[in-house]
Amino acid sequence: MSEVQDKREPELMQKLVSLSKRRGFVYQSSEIYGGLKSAYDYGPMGVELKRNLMSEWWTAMVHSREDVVGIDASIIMHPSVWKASGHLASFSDPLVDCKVCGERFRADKAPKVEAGADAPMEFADKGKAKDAHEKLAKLAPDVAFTREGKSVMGAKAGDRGYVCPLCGSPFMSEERQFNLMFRSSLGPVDPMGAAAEMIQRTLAEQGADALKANLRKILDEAVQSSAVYLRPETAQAMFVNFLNVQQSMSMKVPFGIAQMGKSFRNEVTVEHFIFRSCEFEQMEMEYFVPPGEGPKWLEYWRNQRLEWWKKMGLSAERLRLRAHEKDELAHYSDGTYDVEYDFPWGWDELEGVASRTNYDLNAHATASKKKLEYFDPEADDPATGKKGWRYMPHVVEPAAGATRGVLAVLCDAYAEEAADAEGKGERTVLRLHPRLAPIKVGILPLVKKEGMPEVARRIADEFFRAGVTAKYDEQHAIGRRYARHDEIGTPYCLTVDGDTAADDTVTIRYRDDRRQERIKVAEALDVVKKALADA
RNA sequence: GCGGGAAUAACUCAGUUGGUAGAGUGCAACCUUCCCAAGGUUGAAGUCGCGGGUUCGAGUCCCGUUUCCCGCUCCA
Repeated sequence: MSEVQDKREPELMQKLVSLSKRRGFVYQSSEIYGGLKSAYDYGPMGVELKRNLMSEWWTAMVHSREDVVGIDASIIMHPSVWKASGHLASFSDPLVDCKVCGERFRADKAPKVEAGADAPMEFADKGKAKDAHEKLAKLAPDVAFTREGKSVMGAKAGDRGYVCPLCGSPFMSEERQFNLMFRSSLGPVDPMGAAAEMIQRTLAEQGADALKANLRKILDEAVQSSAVYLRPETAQAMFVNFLNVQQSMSMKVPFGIAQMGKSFRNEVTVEHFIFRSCEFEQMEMEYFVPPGEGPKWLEYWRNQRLEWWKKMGLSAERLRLRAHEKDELAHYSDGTYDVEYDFPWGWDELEGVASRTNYDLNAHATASKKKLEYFDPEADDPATGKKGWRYMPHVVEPAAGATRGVLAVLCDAYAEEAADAEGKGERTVLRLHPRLAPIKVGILPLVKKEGMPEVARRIADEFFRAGVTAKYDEQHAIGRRYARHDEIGTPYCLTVDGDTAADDTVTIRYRDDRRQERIKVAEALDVVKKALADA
């Protein structure tokens, strides 16, 4: 069986979840209270893995380049940021689902029809009309519907005063407020107190009917005055800090601002373990370029990012770039590529590399009335042909999911090896990139006597002092200890044996092929450091 | 949001027509062991997801609920 087929096993996710818990990578949040939906905690191994991945990103995107600098912005930002970016509007409009054709739409944008008026329905073809007719018979058994070609007649508009924009049906779900952003309130005063007060006052001054009619509005107003939102993406902090960063660091376009951190979205559906959760971690970079250079940099960054994921050890054949179709593009983008990974459930997004034009800077410039522009004294202004060009940069954004990255890395690293002809060597191994591995070195006395533990502990101390994650381990037989380290992805094990006392050497054992070499104790730290650097 | 399945020890699971809670692995201690989950002895560990109900008695039957998985739908 090939490895590819191994990983296609439907149980892979279950095995990963089980291993994650058993070996301290990921636990369900608040497990002793029955768990919290879609919230996960990173255990001692998981936190190392995630930090290593994010640290590799930071190194590649910030430290190793002079055109990108980092920031670490507040998760809570001024509510106007989300108003300007469009998140507040699109995240809070009341949505309804048509019960006939399944279309989901904004109630305020739907065609208005007076209550009681005829509501003829029209479908794409006769077959769809027939399906709809059958569905309608169940939805409203006491109405006599008639079908004519692609149309179904007989329905009357209801009290809502609108019909489905797609098929014209008046049958739809309740209006639902989709709050995709997490709302909270800033300040120690409970906004519910203000709400209660306003309700009491309206009741006293205007009576019960007025209160009933305006209840929702009153509540909204009371909450809105102190409302703040947890960021649904880290990107906006980089747009609103564009001038701060550009001026304080004297950055010249093209340049980028990078940020890693948590974001929050009330996803409609959460799924696939840590893949899509309401609280997640992003690694985003906004790269500011002159107008017209978006396509060039989009191509540059999508290739850079694909290569980076490969460097992190993900199999090349499980990675691909996919261009967004025109109708798939977000409102702010004129071109987007997804870096996709072939997860156990199929291809899915790891990172989006989007050309965001000047949409965001423009939106914030308009809303804040600040000039979010860049002046290039060297370039010629294309409009006048004169030296000196002031413009609003365009942006190319590689936005990666750190949490998704961890899952991809785990999926790709997981392998089960069958026993050999002698029935030995069966194991589960995480073939993590050595720099991502939570523990770099296992330090093991072959047996727990003859001074071996003492020597091994001295070697371990040396690694601790050097800041290389190491684990001293004397429990159980040597084979089990190797197996345990294989399961958490430890790339190297140093074993003190009977020869160590005589010639100051230990064996170094490699995780992937179980190969062993003898090396000098004095050189062990350097050997491991070099292996990590070269990996 | 809809439909289906599941939840018993840290993990994987068994538990018969309702009658005192089980195994393997792992974990801990000791012995043995000079290299790939070796062997032996001993031990700890479970309000059977949670809450109700039926019953003399519920892991088992019924209702509710939470969480996870699969499919659909939806979102970015």
